[in-house]
Amino acid sequence: MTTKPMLAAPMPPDIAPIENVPLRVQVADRLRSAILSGRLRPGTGLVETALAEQMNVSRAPIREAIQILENDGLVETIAYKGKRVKPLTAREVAETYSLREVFEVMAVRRILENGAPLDLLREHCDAMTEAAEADDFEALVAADEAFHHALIMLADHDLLLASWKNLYLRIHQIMALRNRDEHNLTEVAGNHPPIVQALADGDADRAVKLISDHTRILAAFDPATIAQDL
Amino acid sequence: MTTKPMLAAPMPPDIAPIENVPLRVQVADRLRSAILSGRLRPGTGLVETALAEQMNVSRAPIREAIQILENDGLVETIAYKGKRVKPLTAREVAETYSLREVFEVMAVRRILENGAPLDLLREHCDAMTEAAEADDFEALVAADEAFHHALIMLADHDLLLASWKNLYLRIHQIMALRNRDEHNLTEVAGNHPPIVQALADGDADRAVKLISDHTRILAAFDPATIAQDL
DNA sequence: CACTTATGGATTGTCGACATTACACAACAG
DNA sequence: CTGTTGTGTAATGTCGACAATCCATAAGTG
Repeated sequence: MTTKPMLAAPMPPDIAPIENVPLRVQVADRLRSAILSGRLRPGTGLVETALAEQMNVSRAPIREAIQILENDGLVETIAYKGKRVKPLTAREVAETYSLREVFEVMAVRRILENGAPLDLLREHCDAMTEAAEADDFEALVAADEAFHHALIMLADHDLLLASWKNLYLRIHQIMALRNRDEHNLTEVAGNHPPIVQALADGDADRAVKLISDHTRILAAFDPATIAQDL
Repeated sequence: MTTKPMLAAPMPPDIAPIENVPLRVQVADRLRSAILSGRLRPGTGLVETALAEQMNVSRAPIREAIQILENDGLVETIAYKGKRVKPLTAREVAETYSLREVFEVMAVRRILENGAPLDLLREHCDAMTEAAEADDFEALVAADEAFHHALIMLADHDLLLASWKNLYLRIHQIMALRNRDEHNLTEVAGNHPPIVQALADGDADRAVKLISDHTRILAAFDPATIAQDL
């Protein structure tokens, strides 16, 4: 009866836990990284054969990788015509941020209902403050993402987390395409501690208002900077 | 020598504007329909070779179709192991409805801000009432979806619409797996007109509360009915 | 010259075959 | 009988080649 193979040795004996990553995933990761970093700008055409030769793989993994990115909403396909990095319109940018606001407000409400611990958030706040003082843009962006990621995770809602992650891909892309001068680092960093404080106080209305305002500040942008029709 | 009829008229000459639908899309549509109708229950394994032979196509379109469904969140893949219709846990069902609530609340708020016309909503309300009086479950479900779809569309937010559509796929699936006896048709139908009225009155708080309550009523379910670990 | 009609090239769509991996079961040793 | 090891099978992963489609451009016609 080997319905469930109970292993006497519960350890993974392999020294090398080499996760066997399918090629399509590797390709998708590389392409996604290129898009999110802004190296592959919106509107750039993605030709399967060229990518296949460039990465020394067959077209099949390339196709599937591109489809993954399409699912992420980063690429769009026109049948028999071509595939390209999805153009970013000003409207899409605005919608992305407004949806993010709704997600984060939902997270705040759930955190207050469930009474999640706030230590993580405080840590990320400190990291942001340090980054702002050092005028380190990359570090601040990383800490900011960590903060909001933690915020969503504390909401304990897998579907919300997945949706937020997907949405945040575009946030990443947008920020990469932006001019960093648009951001006031100290102001961005300073926005966060009050949110944590409001959460600690259990003040839902204040926390919601703070997180909303914070998101809206980030959403303020110059459409001409990134919006492209092609 | 093309046999194509030469037409002086600049009109689209083909009587049949046969949209050339890729096989992967046709396959994806068929599979999605089967899943959403409950014919393919959660946990069911999807074997590429079997499906390929069954539908008389190669494995490539099948693979890509399954990946589309994976993007829809209806299928999950375990590398080198197999693919199956994603099992529905009680938690996922609850999360699906709670996220839907957030989406619809967002739509209500935007509708009130933008002052969208409400005629469409009233029409769908009437259709639901008729369906409830005729005890026609299918018609009520259709009218209900039309109502909520219209609600989201009136919010004039493409990203919200896309997210809602994706989420509603699972709602479809859940409803198909449910016992229809769980629903009180007249009650469900009766929930909607007050929402429209609140919108017409411009009463944001009341509209939000009504839509929230309505969603939560729908979310009430017996986990054992649909939840499956395998 | 204006307008229609071929034609060529480039790109995606589909196919069948082979490679790789993981699990289950049998064979075997203690 | 218990635990380990080998082997087979079934599934996905990857590949190269061919077909279908669209677009741009050139050729032809009044």
